[in-house]
Amino acid sequence: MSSATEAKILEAAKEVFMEQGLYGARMQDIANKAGINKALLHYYFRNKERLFDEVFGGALTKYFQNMEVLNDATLSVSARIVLFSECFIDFLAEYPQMSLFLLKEMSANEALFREKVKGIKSQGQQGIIQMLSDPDMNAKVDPIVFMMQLHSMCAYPFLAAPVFKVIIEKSGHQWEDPNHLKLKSAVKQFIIQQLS
Amino acid sequence: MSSATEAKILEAAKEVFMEQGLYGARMQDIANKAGINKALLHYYFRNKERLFDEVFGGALTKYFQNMEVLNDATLSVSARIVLFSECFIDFLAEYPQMSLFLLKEMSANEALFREKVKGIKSQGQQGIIQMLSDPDMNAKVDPIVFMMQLHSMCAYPFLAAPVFKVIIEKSGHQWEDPNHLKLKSAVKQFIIQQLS
DNA sequence: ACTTTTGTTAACCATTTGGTTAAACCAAAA
DNA sequence: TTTTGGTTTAACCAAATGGTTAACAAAAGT
Repeated sequence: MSSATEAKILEAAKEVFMEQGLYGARMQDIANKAGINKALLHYYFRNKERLFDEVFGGALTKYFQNMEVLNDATLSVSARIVLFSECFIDFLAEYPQMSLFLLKEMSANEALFREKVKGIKSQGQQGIIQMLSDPDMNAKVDPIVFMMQLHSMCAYPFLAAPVFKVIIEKSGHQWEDPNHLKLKSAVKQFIIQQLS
Repeated sequence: MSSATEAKILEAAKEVFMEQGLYGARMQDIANKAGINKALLHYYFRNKERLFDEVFGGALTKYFQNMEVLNDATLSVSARIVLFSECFIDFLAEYPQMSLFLLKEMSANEALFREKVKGIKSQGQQGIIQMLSDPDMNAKVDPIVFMMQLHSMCAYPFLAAPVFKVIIEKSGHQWEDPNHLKLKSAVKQFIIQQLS
């Protein structure tokens, strides 16, 4: 079923959409990057919006799949949260523009966003707050503040990458593009520090 | 000098650019919203990019001006950083949509963004990294990681407010809308914790 | 062997879009 | 009253862009 061409298109589309957004992306650019004719795009994916959905629809599914690790009852609470942060970072690294795109949509139409969230049975995110609110945990941190800080530390570096790139370069240091490992260990350290 | 028409154009342009971004915005839409002919846009502002600059040129400058408090040599390093975080949060609280918009535009067109940043002589931001890189500080944290985490904790809660709202409400807690104070104290605690 | 289906392309088409031109409008100066 | 200078518009234009068509090639059935 899934031809090599289709895969090439999806990969190219992902790159171009990420770089340029839905409006900025040009079908011709996607075709060029995939090394095929523009008409072939429309052969595989009827139009631009469908292609966009195909690319980012898969991303959304992945997004919520990553949250599932929070439900692994065989691990300790902090271990679960560390695992979640790592999955979250991995996802964001693959789709850096995704969260920015989602945030824009949410801000523009909060009601619609709430509607869509209802259709997804994800117990992951609120799980952090609930787990830390459990009296047995005897957590010293404010669960809500902690959850917000955790999300922030994972997500914002990808959103603000252009800003950070400039700031870091201006300070004479080198911007390490795939510094996910560094970020992961820093977040992990933060989690341990806050929850112990 | 500043005619009523020009003001109408700037107001309309601001709205349309905010909603649609640089690429998504259409000159015709801006003209319609301003209640004028499209050609008049080009009479007042030669082209799309100039109009865009006129509207948002100041925003970026403001964004980086917040960093100036870091240069107050009469305070300790950590005190300066705390002060910066408070200024930054105040700024973001005042223009939440603006920062989301700016980040989106920066990601969509990084080259253009870098071009604009060149025109801003800001010595603040790299200050954090440089101050913490100073051997005398003997800082235990990685300066770059710390700086990124600090920015993240300040900015992301405003960008992701709709998400957090849903998550928090779903967990049965109450979303406190103007929780800048809570955020400020949490960030301050983080700074002290990391730098001591 | 030949017929059908699937994959691929070049050439086109219709519309949109940023931008231009030349003429009209209009208030104030001469 | 006429001139003048800034302001505004309708009509255009060239380029770009999303999408279509018809022809063709390559497998896949039969």
